Amino acid sequence: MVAHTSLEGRECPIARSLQHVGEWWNILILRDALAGFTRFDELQRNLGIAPAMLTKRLRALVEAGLLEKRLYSDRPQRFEYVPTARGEDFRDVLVALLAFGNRHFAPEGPSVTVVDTRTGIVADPVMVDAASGRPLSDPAFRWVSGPMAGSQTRSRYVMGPPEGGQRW
Amino acid sequence: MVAHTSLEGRECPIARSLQHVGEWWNILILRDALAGFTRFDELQRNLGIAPAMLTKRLRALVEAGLLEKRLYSDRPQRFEYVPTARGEDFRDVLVALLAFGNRHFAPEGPSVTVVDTRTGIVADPVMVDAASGRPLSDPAFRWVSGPMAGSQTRSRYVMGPPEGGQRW
DNA sequence: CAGTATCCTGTCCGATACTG
DNA sequence: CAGTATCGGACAGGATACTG
Repeated sequence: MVAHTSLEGRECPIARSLQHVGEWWNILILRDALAGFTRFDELQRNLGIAPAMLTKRLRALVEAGLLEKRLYSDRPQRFEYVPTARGEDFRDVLVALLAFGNRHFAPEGPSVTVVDTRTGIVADPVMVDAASGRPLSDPAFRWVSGPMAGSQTRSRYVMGPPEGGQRW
Repeated sequence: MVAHTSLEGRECPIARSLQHVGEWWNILILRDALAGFTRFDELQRNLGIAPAMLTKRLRALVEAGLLEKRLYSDRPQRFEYVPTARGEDFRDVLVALLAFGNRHFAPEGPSVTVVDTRTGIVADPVMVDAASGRPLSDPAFRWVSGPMAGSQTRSRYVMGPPEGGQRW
């Protein structure tokens, strides 16, 4: 949520994302949900989160369309919170955070890794351009802003604020 | 920082990352710093952040080793905050958030994109395994935890809490 | 089991004013 | 220009008790 803060009204897609997952509990909840923990008590125990807080965060994630509240038992009424397609799509962000944490904040070595279950080989996560396969860390890649930055002409490098001081 | 919260003491690399970049201001500051805005007033104007808050966040980012406070003028004393190698390495997370935001929270279309400056072509960011080039969204890839998850044997899928209820 | 209700503390964060 | 000092409000988040 973080709707009360100055995150609101920004155009930058990063800021837009942060409006929904800018609170760290939400990220940890999504991590668990994507790992298969979808029930209230699983999440609560696994995360060590206070129930009231969990309720609140789950509601926000459902509202944001990242989780779906689904009935899995009629009597008694029981719900589970499963990732939507949008929630699934958040996986890349999680993996990026995972790789970053492993590289820089894991003195005793990686505690969680991404593994190919067929080969058993540990993956080495990198962001690339899907079309060319080239890593986006290549300095040739830049962030470009402007109206409909999707067009291939008339784009402007983000080496200065978009509109003369305007916020992204 | 977020050091006072229950983020502390977790082993999960995602949680570890969040300890340092879990606050959304930090992420936006890194975004700007990586885009070339390294001076206090650039950041302040560009972000619309209160000066005291900016000071605090910059200090945290420097302490976390993501930014380096560097003297660029002697008289008067002036500092700039440039991304360290570790800060550079955060780029993938930013790009993941950017792509996610563009895909799901940009009703009017992408406002910022990653572009190959040589070809002018807009990149399509995906997380892949560097070795094989395969997208990590492939269901064959799973998150694995355990002591030194880097080893290729004796790993356990994270389909249950690591140590019987223990937090990640 | 899956929450709701309530209280309390810390601090995020904005606003404003001031300094070399 | 690059910050520091201070104030106040809003809420994140923990703890605990209670309900069907």
